[in-house]
Amino acid sequence: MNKEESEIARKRKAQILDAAAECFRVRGFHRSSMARISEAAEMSSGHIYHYFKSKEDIVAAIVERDRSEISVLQSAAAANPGQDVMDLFIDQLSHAVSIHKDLKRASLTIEILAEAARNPAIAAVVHRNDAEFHTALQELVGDDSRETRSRLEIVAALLAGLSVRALRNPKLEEDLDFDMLKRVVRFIHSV
Amino acid sequence: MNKEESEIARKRKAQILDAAAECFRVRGFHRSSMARISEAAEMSSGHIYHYFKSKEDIVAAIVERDRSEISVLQSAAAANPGQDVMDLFIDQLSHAVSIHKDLKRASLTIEILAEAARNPAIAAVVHRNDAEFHTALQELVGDDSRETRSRLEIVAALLAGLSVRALRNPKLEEDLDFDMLKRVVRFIHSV
Amino acid sequence: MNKEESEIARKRKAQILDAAAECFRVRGFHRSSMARISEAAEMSSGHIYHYFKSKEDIVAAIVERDRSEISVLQSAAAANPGQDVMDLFIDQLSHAVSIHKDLKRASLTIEILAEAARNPAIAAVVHRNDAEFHTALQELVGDDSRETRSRLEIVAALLAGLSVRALRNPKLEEDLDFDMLKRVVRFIHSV
Amino acid sequence: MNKEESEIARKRKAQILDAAAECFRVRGFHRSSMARISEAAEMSSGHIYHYFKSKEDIVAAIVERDRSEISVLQSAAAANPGQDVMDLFIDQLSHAVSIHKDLKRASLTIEILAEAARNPAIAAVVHRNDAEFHTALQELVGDDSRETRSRLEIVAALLAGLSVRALRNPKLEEDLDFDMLKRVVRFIHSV
DNA sequence: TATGAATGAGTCTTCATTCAT
DNA sequence: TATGAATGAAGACTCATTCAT
Repeated sequence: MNKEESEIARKRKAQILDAAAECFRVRGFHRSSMARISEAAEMSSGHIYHYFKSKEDIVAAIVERDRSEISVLQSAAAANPGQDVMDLFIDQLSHAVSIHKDLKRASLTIEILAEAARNPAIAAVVHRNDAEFHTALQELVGDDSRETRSRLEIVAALLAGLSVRALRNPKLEEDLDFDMLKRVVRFIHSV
Repeated sequence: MNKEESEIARKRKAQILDAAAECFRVRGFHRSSMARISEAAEMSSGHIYHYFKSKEDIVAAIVERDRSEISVLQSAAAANPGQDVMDLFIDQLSHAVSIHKDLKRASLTIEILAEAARNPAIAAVVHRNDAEFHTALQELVGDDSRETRSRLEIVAALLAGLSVRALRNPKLEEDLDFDMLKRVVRFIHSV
Repeated sequence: MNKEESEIARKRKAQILDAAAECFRVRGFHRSSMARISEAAEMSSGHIYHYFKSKEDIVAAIVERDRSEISVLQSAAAANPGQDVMDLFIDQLSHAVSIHKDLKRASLTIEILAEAARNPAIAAVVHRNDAEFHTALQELVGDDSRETRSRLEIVAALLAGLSVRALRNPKLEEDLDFDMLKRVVRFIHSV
Repeated sequence: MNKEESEIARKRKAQILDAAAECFRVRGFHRSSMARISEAAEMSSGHIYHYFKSKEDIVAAIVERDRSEISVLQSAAAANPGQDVMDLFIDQLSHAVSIHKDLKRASLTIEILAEAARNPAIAAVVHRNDAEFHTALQELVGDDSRETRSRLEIVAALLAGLSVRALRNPKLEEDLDFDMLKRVVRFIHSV
């Protein structure tokens, strides 16, 4: 029975987080009222408080859930043992780039970042997520030298920067030459 | 007389914008109440509405004012006629990088971007600023080929991405190798 | 269960409308703050917004509710089939007159009218109420000739005018001869 | 010099009262800000306070100025000595009726009445105006019997009621038969 | 006489959160 | 587990009024 409740609980939590994430994406945290979130989650606002103790808690949970996807790279690495991880990454670059350029994703990412910039609790989750991501990457690469860390930072900046550019320049798509970008990433790998 | 009034108005507006920008930097738009802003501006909240018709108007004015600084590059180009602008830029890269890594600046930038993602009025100002910046750059470079535009986008993404990385990774400073970054920018120039 | 909720809602709405009407009567719309209304309604101001989406909405609801009472006449007509409705009306004239002379009622009526003169939403409700009232009257009278409509208008003007006179002349009571008024109404009936 | 100032003062006061009356007509007292009135009066808001000590003072002055027009009747009586004043009045009834049906005039009248209903200072002016008007009428009629007073009250109610009807029934024009109204007034005279 | 900068109390409204059921 | 009634603090904004110039 305990388990059944847990099932429902997990389902309800996901329901809430999905609804809240969508609200936050569209309107931002501060313009997304609990009333609206509860409506989107098809659940009374009061009931949301059975699963999350505050609105901030929901934000934190969404940030927690919203880790960068590293699993694709991990399975690619498992399928191609011995091959350079960076090469595998470059093979999938097109995918990563299109994800980062996506305005919907960028909106939520930037919103989370803006919140992290003022809210220590959220900042903590963001920092932890980032640290875990980098740890996983370094394990994959099998190297933790300053050089490797710097390379990863530069590539990460480049990708994150695409989200910023997408929001700032509506014509990014036609201005950006993907092949040039690929050559740059390859250069970062070899530098 | 008309001019003197204008002087006062200009002074008061600047007073308000400075105070508001500082508030927004520290707390973000939505947590900065007009009461707090008016306190910071040393002016009654009612009086602020003589100069700005709404809080959103203040945000827009700050975004408007917060254009990227291209003048440094412009004067450098004027002082070194004939020299490649990208080389001049690379000479000043250290400055640009430290600006973008600065957490205070990054916070306001991201806050503005988050607002632009939901608020069409703010988005319009952001887009216009970006377009003007790029126009100025292209005039400086004297070239508007797809290649040049793409190069500018990639460099812009890299720099903007540093702000994101600074917010996500508190240890960015020690992880990032500035010389490597410089080599990458140089490569982008030559690619 | 749905019905019970409706019961509460209806009760609360009535509570709000009663309190608001009393406030409006005493102080007028613009001097009756939501804070005061909520106090009179023994309910938090925030809660009022669960039932009415704005202050104007409350005003509209009060106007809606404040239709002229025609039911007395209707039941009298039902009880005296075949008798001339105007005669029945004249029998009850004393009642109608004292209602219209009542300063409290007159105050709210005039307040509503003043609001209707500026506010199209309120004007619409007022016009609709009046149209419905006249339709009901005409059905009762069983006649919709120009003559009948004119007679009704003149009687209506006379009664409404008593409210105005009551507000303008504090001594109306002693100046007005009710029997003379009755003869006038009878004349209007026969003219 | 004192006299010249007085001239200017009188002119400025009229300027203010005209502007304010128009504002009040269109928007009502409470929605007409001093800023708007000063704009309409082509004068700074601060300067208005040289002539009126408060907004309420302006309202009172407008009410004061807005007495019913009895002069037409007075000059008609002077030109036709010996003739029954009520007959003269009936000759001019069409004029009086169209004035009272006029929506613009009705709006301001009702607004003033609504204000008088809450505001003792305004009520006092309204009552005084009405008393003076009736005194003048009685002098004209040369009779102050209860009967005459009652007749005057009933006619006054009828006319005032037309303003109310005009606001309530947009089709008053086509519903009301002026000749019937005239017969009624004549009856009131003879009753 | 004339301006309009400046104030700050007061307004309507929103919203996260609690709690009885 | 689930509802939604209820609260009240906080927010943006307005406005009559004052005052230095």
